Amino acid sequence: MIDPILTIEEREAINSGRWFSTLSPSLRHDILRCAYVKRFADGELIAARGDPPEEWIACARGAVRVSSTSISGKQITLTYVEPGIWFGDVAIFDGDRRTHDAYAHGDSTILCVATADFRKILALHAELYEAMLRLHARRIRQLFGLVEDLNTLPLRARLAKQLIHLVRSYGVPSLSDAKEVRIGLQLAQEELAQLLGASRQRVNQELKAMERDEAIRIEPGGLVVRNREALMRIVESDNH
Amino acid sequence: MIDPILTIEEREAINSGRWFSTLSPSLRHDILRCAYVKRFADGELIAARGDPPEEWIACARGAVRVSSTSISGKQITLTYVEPGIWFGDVAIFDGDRRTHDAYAHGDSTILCVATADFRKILALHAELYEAMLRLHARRIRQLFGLVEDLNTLPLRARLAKQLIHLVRSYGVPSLSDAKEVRIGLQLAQEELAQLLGASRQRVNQELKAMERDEAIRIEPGGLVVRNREALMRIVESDNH
DNA sequence: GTGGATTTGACACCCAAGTGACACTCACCT
DNA sequence: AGGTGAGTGTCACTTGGGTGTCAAATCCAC
Repeated sequence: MIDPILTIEEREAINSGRWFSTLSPSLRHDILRCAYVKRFADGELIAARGDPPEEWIACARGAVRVSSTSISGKQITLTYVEPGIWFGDVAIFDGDRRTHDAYAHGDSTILCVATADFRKILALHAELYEAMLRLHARRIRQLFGLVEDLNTLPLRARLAKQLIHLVRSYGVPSLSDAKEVRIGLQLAQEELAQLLGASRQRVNQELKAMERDEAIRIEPGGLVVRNREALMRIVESDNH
Repeated sequence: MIDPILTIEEREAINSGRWFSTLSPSLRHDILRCAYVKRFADGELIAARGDPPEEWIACARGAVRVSSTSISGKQITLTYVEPGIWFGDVAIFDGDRRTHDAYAHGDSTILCVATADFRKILALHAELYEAMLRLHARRIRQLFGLVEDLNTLPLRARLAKQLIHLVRSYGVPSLSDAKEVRIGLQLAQEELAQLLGASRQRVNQELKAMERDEAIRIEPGGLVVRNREALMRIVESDNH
């Protein structure tokens, strides 16, 4: 939380964000003008469920784990926020408390806009209204999909889907073989399990099965997807 | 789909909707001015997944079942839309296709606003932007909750929660006993099961158990909740 | 009414997934 | 070096929930 200035890479990540990059230059400028930087070490708490919503946040480096602990003490993770993605707006709009805890996953940098500033920008740019609605619509769509998957797909298929998603968001070309893609996000199997709402053992078993089928490779320091098509076939075949 | 005018009750349902009633009179007036009425018989298809989004819709009488069929052919229901509630906006905002099928559950009346008119109203009333964002935020929150429940709660608890929800939305005081509340929405156990993403048999088993515990009563023509607290205790106790 | 369709209640049986336990590997630390 | 602790790979065991089936109850239409 020291250096108040974004590095070149961080700035680049923000500017090339899938959503942010669709905004007009003047709007982007106004947002960045009010934004301030915070840096967190691995595992640090960024915001807690139940907090009043103080700010609108984007990930600039690292990743933010969005999770919650159910009454029974079981941790479940909703998603990992990648660089360039904004979040934390829901609580701002309905005025209620934060829905989830947010932790830094690996050393991370985030960009914040105070709620008051956010509202000011909103009043200035009708464009932002449209953009926020688009953002929400996409999120609702994703959540619909997630609910459907949870209800219909077996763990195997959901895991395959999640891996495909991780490759899209965090994939980096493998050093050893151009055909293969390494998942840049360092996830312990336990964390993967929480992301799927399943047990660590079960996830391990399915990963091993996928490794035997030569769809993926399990390496210390990350998963490598060897055959994306094979994963897609698992998703398809499992719902007949 | 004959009478283009809302009945008194239908108009009353729309005007007292939890969200709609928070809008300013002039905005409400402008919305209703562009809206047209459609009537459907039980089971008729109102809109299908994959359709381009033609209109923004409110339920005025009866109920709208929002569901989808997974590739495997399994039907799952996301929710039943009660009178006074608006839906179908997601596809309008992100310009993509409809996410779900919508069927009339019982003879139903809906109110529609064409997409073009909706956009016109939006341009006229900045207030509607705020209100839509609030609506979306609430929906996202609900979906978060649903995902969490799906991941952590056993069927018993989810069923109890759903019953509590149905009582809130459709509860009518029982004729026989003032303490008891009948669920006004006619749901076959099969439909209830689809709403929970479970099998009909399992739901029946849990309902019977709840009846033995004197939390509910199963009557031809609807469920009766005898003891709301008992249901809440089931929800609580099941996640220890 | 009678006869068929739908809904409900209750089985037995099977499979997916959670739990607990334990050994094995590293990396890291004094 | 040995010690510690996190992450991993695999068991055996239990349980929640799905599937198939069938009979009883209910609803309707003729």
